[in-house]
Amino acid sequence: MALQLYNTLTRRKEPFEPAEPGRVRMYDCGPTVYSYTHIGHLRPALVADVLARYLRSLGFEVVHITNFTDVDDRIINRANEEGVTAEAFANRYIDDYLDCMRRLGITTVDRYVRVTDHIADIIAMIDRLVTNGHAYPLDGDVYYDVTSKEDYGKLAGRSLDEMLAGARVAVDERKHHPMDFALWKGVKPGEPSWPSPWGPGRPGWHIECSAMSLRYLGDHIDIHAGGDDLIFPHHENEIAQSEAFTGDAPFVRYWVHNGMLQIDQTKMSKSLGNFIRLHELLDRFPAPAVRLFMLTTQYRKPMNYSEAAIGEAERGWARLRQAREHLRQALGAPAPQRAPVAVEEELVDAEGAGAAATAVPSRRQSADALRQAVLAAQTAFTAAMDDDLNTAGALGAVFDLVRAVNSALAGPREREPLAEAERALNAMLEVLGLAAEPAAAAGDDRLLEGLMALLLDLREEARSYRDWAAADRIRERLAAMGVAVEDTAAGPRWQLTQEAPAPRA
RNA sequence: GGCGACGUAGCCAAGUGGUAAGGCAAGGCUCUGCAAAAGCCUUAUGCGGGGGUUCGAAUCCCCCCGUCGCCUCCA
Repeated sequence: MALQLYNTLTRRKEPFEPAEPGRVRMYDCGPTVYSYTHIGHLRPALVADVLARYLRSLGFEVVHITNFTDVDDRIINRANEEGVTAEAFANRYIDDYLDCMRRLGITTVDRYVRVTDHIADIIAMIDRLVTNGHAYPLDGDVYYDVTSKEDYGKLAGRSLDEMLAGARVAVDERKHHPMDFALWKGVKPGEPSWPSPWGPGRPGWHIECSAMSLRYLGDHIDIHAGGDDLIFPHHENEIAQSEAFTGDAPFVRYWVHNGMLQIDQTKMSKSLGNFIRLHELLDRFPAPAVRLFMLTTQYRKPMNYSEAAIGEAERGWARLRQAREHLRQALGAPAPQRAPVAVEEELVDAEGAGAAATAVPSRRQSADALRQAVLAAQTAFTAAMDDDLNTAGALGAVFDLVRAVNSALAGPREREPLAEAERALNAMLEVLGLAAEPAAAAGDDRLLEGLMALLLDLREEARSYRDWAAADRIRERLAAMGVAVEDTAAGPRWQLTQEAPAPRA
């Protein structure tokens, strides 16, 4: 079975097939940059990132565009309050956003585009909509005429009449239809503006995403993603104006919307003071743990943020990275081959002898079990991801594989199955964006490696004299410095307990 | 009020007709000088509540309860 995506437009899961075979064009709505990046911004960015990663792993070429809406009433008002330009104001939050994305390993975006760099595209688009009879100028503004096409409301699943019935805001009487929305807003005092055929002004909300996606991705895009709070009016309006512009539906083949993030069961909002800045979160938790947390819920479901939940994710991440690191060490070092194979084989055959818990599987059994687990995990992982990007289910497969790897690592080892398991595990983690090099893979730090080898040698010597006080002191001091030492049957091993510092570029 | 989504163990969360994945937490055991890590076992006759369809329902239908989102510009 191939990838299926839930399409908001049809309200069904549909087999995914891009318009052009092998090539996927996707656009996701980034933030309006009027404040610091918060964890609510992360979900759509992460969903798009994982989707792009998965598509690439399936062999698709993916062109992925994300936008910044950097001109908007909130931006203008706040910039004016601070006495800075809207541009400088927006830049501050764009930088914050990009830095968060970098830390989180959101790497699939080919190009971030901003509205103020595309005013000419926007004006050209509005101009044609006016010419086509889909929009009309009005006192320096330009409005889109929602009655100019029959299918307005198809994404939201509501007719114009139904929308009017639910209207909770006073209607601007000048407009042809109450639902008509602004494509262009005439300038008001204190606002940035650009010249246009309708006088100086700025783009309305909605038109920018259409203009920029048409510019970079053409008349038809395969996937358009965003939060489900954008379904109406933002995406509805994008469809209307884009299809009115090109005269060639569908503008978007698959509309992908993620559920909202809540904080402790309530809506995240400034007034409630439960706004969590992504930067602060990333200072307190490892970025992969944050990613893992977000991926434990299927993207369309609403999800709840809580300290407890992200703490659990942090421990889950520790399990993943340790398995990965132990696997790496096992494959990097010569496999311990102490016990003769024959002895191990005998242990298995001794069916009635001893408790089951102490029975050691043969090397052959262990290898077969691991191979089987790898295949099962790959199958389950793909099935889950194919089913509308079910990352929660996919993580179940990952953890199943981790358990199998840990078991294999504890018993007699055979190199090739372990290497297969490592490849499979890394491939899955790569799709989920959790494959960043573990901190302990500090192979490039020769001095650290050398010092640790020395310390562990000394400690082993102390242990051989049964000088536990000395051995424990070394271990405790290292622990305090962020180096965990563990004694295993194959000798001591160590790793850093904190994430590696960002590599110096 | 209208439209939509969601409600599965102590917590998080998969599972859309065939008898409840996975993670975290907790308890027991194994390994260990101790510890850590890991492995094994235990923890939902039960899937918000109530009806119904069916040989069989967390999954389908109806009603109810609860939570959340959206309901033009002004945001």
